[in-house]
Order: sequence, then structure tokens, then C-alpha cells
Amino acid sequence: MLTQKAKYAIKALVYLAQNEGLAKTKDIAETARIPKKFLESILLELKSHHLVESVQGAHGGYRLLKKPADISLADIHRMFEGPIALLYCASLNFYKPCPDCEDVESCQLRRAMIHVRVQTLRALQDITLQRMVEGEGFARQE
Amino acid sequence: MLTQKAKYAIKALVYLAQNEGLAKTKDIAETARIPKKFLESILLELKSHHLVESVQGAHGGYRLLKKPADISLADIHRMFEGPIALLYCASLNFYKPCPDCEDVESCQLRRAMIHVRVQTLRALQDITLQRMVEGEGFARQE
DNA sequence: CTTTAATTCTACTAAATTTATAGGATTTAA
DNA sequence: TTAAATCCTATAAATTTAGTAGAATTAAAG
Repeated sequence: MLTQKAKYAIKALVYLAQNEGLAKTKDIAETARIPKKFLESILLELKSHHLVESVQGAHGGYRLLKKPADISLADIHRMFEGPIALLYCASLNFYKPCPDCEDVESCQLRRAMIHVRVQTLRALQDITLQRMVEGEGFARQE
Repeated sequence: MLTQKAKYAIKALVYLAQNEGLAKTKDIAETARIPKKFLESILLELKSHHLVESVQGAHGGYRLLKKPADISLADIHRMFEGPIALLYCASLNFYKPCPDCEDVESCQLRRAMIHVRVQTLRALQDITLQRMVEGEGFARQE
């Protein structure tokens, strides 16, 4: 399950993908029904990950730094939830061997979790901000 | 990511699938490196879900109630982690509409999460205790 | 130069969840 | 009657989650 924070991050990014130009925290918060103070910290985190940029002062706000087609749910998941895999030992980006595992290579649990991660990752990569805004399905293209 | 508890549950079930007849908590705990007291509560939970049965008293222990081919990671995940979907609104078994969602049917976020859930669920259903014990791959059969 | 509206920064907190542990009650075989 | 096992209730430390509070900083506009 996603945390509220990750869900809010996705909704904020979808808002930014739909509204070109600068968007104010206040407007995003009201439209997407996100607590404003919480959203502030989320936007700063998105900024630190170079997904958005900000303009300070009056008439300031946030905008996307990348094209909506270049931001996928896999990216957002990794930023706010960490590994897509169900165990660190099955992760691509957050790999850690289990402290108690005898042989990582032959571990059946790991093999199973890699199978799951491959499928989940593909599904998450299928979904870009652009596709979410377009409103079409998410079947994989050929 | 899985909780330790869910990971322990899987390891305990794999142990039971590998060892027919009664298995003692102590033996499972030592072999699978699970804190014994924690494992006790996990086995009781598995029992309440009718995945295992127990025999009390001296020479007691636990055994599987179902065939290893009939227990998948999807089942175990739902027992210990809840929804396989990333949001309740995209779940089959734990469906709840988002409290703030205007129209569940047209929600793009939900559509995306259903796409992810379909893929993850299939992957988790692919993996049965039998397959984990057999030690082969988990590619989908035709 | 002052006001206003926005982002940025630091700190704090309440609640829930996770990961167990403690200790005894109960059951059954030998 | 003893020993070995499951079963039950309660507790607790650590971590994570989901925020909130309040002030500092920045910049546009008059």
C-alpha cells in the first residue's frame, strides 16, 4: 500500500502535468485536497529530487522540470516509498543482502521476489504522468 | 516492502511444505532463523486462517492444512499485509472508495493502480509453496 | 520603502504500526 | 508426575506516519 505522502505526491505531480506554468501550493492543495503544510514539504522533496523547480516570492510557485512522459510511477515510488521489490535482496536500486541469508544466489524466496518485482516494476514504468493526464488505458505498447 | 512478520510467515510455510508431518516451533525457528516467541504468534495466526493445523502437548507441532500447490504468495500477502493493490480503491479483496474521490469510476489514479495490481497479483499468484520448494523458475505457464 | 504573497527552514508531536518479549496457562505423551 | 509442547494475555521499545507551528526568506507591486 502507498503512504498518504506518496499518494499526495502523485496527485500533485498530475496537477502540475495538467497545468503548465507556475502553480501555487495553495491551489494544488485545494484542488487535490492535500493538507497545505504537508504538501509544502512534499514539494520541497520533489524539488530536491529534481522533478520540479520553484520560483520564490509573490507570484511564485512550482512547475515540472521534466516532460510528463518522462516521469513514471516507478520513479515516484522509489522517491517516496523506496524499493519496488518486496525485499531488499530482490531490489535493483536498493539492493541489500539479507543479514541471515546463507546463499543469496540460490535463495528461493529471493528468486520469487525478483519475479514479483519484475512484473510490478514493468507495470509502474508503464504509467507516466502523460498517460495519466491523457486518460487512456495502460496496456503495454508493442 | 514486506514486513518481517510476513517474511517469517512465508519462511515458516516453506519449511512446513518441505517437511511433511508435525514440525515443532522450535525447529522451524532455528532452521529459518525466526525469533521463537514471534514465530509462535505467527503460527497461531496461520492457524486462525486455516493454512495450518496444530497438535498440542508433547510431540505436538504444526502441519499444513492445504497442499503446497494450493497456497500462493498472494494468499499469504493478503493475510499478513492486507491489500495487494497500492490503494484500497484498486483492491479486489479490500476495496474501499477514497473518502475524497469525486468519481471512483473515472479516477485516473485508480485506473493506474488497478493496472499495477493486476500485474502484481498475477505474479504473486504464480508463486506457490510447491514451486518455491521445487526450486524451478516462476515463468507463467501457458 | 513597505506591504503582500509566496517559498523555505527548523522543530515538534500525536498516533499508529512494527517487532518483538515476558510469563504463565493448558494440553498431552511417556 | 514430569517434560515438552502449544496457547493466551499483556506489555513495551523503536520506528514510521501524518501531520502542525511558527518564523525566516524572497520577490513582485504600489
